[in-house]
Amino acid sequence: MARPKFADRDFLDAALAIAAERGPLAATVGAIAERLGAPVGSFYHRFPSRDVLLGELWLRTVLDFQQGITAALDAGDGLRAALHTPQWVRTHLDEARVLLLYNRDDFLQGGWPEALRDGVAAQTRHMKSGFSRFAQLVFGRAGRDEIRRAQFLLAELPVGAVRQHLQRREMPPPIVDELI
Amino acid sequence: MARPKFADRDFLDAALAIAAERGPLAATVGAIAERLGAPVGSFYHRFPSRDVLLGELWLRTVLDFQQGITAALDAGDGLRAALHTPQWVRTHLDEARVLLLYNRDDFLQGGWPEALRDGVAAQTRHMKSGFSRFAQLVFGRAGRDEIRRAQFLLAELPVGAVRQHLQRREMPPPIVDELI
DNA sequence: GTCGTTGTAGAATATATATTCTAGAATATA
DNA sequence: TATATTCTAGAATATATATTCTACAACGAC
Repeated sequence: MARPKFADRDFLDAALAIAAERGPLAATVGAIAERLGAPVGSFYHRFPSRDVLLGELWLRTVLDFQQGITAALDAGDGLRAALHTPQWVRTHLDEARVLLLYNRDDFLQGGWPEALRDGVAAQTRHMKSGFSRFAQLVFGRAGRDEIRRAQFLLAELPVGAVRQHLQRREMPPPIVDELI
Repeated sequence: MARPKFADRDFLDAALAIAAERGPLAATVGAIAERLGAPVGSFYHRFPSRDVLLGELWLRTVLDFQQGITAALDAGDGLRAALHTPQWVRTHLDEARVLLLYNRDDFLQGGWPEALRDGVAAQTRHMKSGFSRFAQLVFGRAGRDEIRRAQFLLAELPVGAVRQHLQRREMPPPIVDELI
């Protein structure tokens, strides 16, 4: 082995910083490498393509975000689940911008990198079952509509409340929690 | 004069269709011209740059969308203002995808085209004053927090309720109205 | 009919960006 | 120490895309 100067993580972090600042579009291979002081060759030594890097960035961010929500749901605490969004946003401004202001398709031109597909699917199932449990708890049943309602309250509404602040690169003020 | 085969509008419409289908990124000058069967020369005969086209597309869409909201607010009908979002989305699926799924920055690399700036500013003022009036009506006063609350109820929340359906290219079901 | 204007038509050009390729340095292991 | 391996390093290449340029066609005014 030679002495590695750059780790996978370094490239991911650099890409995150750039994407949060100027959008995922600006996270070009050149820009990432430059920010790190690395040659592009090193980039391609670690990632087979830009798409895979962006896919991994998206995945690691989504998992980190949703983990807090599922944890609260597993504990049966709906309010905490809903308030997790503004709180996570406050401690992860860059990640939040990247995750909540853009679409998957802005990152992944093609489909998911094979390697990541399973992780995402599992997490999605976990979320869904959390919504389902919440619906049962609060509405007495967990039909199609009740689950939809749970998802709205626990995920879509909090994200909506937070979005305009993200767009302005501001930390969501306390009133956001109150709204939720 | 010669006989024009393509109007400004044709290019805007083609760009809209492509952007709704595959994202604003895919609305390249080449793609737009091809969809229309027009040569790129004709495009540049009508628009000074791709940015201006996308800016105009965004603006015309935003104005169309917000008009319904401000109309309802001017009539003092908050519920109608909030429900305007799902209804407009249903009748303008393409426009809605373009407007609500992406950020301004995805369209406009640089700033606003000069020509459009005034129109946007006026519309923004109109919206703000509508929120303010609504806050006064419902909360008894129109301070910072009440206005923020009005904006949340009338704009952010409905958009949140509708977003996942847009991502799936589906029409928002009736339950969305109920949620709102 | 001739001429100028407005557009069509699409080739040529410039630039940005992803990706590949070649060279060489550092380290572990034998 | 010799060698294979893992990286750094950055030049070379391929491709996509915006933009410009040149040629020509249709129509109205004269």
